[in-house]
Amino acid sequence: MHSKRNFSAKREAIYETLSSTNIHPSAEWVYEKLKTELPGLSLGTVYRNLSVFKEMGLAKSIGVINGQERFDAVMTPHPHFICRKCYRIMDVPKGYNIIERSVYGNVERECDATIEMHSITFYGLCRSCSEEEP
Amino acid sequence: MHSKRNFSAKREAIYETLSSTNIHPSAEWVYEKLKTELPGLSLGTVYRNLSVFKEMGLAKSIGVINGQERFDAVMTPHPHFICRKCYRIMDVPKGYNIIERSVYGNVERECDATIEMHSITFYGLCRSCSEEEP
DNA sequence: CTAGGTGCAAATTTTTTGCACATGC
DNA sequence: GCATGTGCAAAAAATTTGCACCTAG
Repeated sequence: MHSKRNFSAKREAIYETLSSTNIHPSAEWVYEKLKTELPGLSLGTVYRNLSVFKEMGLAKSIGVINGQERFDAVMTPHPHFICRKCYRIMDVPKGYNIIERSVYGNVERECDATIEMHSITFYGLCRSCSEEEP
Repeated sequence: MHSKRNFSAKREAIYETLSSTNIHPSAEWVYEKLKTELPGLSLGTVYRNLSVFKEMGLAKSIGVINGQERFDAVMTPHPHFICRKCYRIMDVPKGYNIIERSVYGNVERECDATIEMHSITFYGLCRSCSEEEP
């Protein structure tokens, strides 16, 4: 009785791949992951479906990291940590996403704009990268 | 007696253009802005110099917005507001950049990483875009 | 003379798109 | 049969790079 999607087999597989990992993949990664299982898949289809998911509100972009757009199917707002060396992206618990109540209104006044959302990103070195730092 | 840079004329002009605007320009914008005044300038030189500034710590990237990397010569950490429609980028006063003291440590533990910095971005509609919304 | 900076164009990289064909209802 | 989805390859768009030249010291 819940949202049964009516996806094509490929669309379903792409969504499944995206939502079953926490690495916040690029289109390329999703394609590589799937092409063994779906030999007929094309990279253009992955790009097209990722766009579809964004429009449907099933996925969002984390931004272009090291030249590739990275995606997330977890729609609950939460911060990310990005390693500046290996570009790994990790989730930060949503409890750290809080911007004080008063801030939206103040920023709206400062910028003469309507604020709809915000994002917080932490940058640094992940453990394995810091172990191999000079 | 202060930091007198030793930039070439073109590098100086590129830095001057970047640091004299608050629109957080792309390489293309800087190039268009300068090419009247410096007819010999090439876009590759703008790209190269923007990279140089990043390495020197004189500029930083705000990210790839609508397909183009956007730059900022204001190095004091501060949030940005980005209009989802026209991609205008505005500064938010640095007072709003504060993440509570305890958070860095907690996120480091959560992510098993070293946090070096963070960024906060607000998204929404700027005044002129919201006036023309459907 | 040397090192660094630049123009130019080609190359690279990522993403988008046009079109013909396939598939499900 | 129609609307939607897809493969394929070409196109588009942004950025990087190789190379020859040029200019300041």
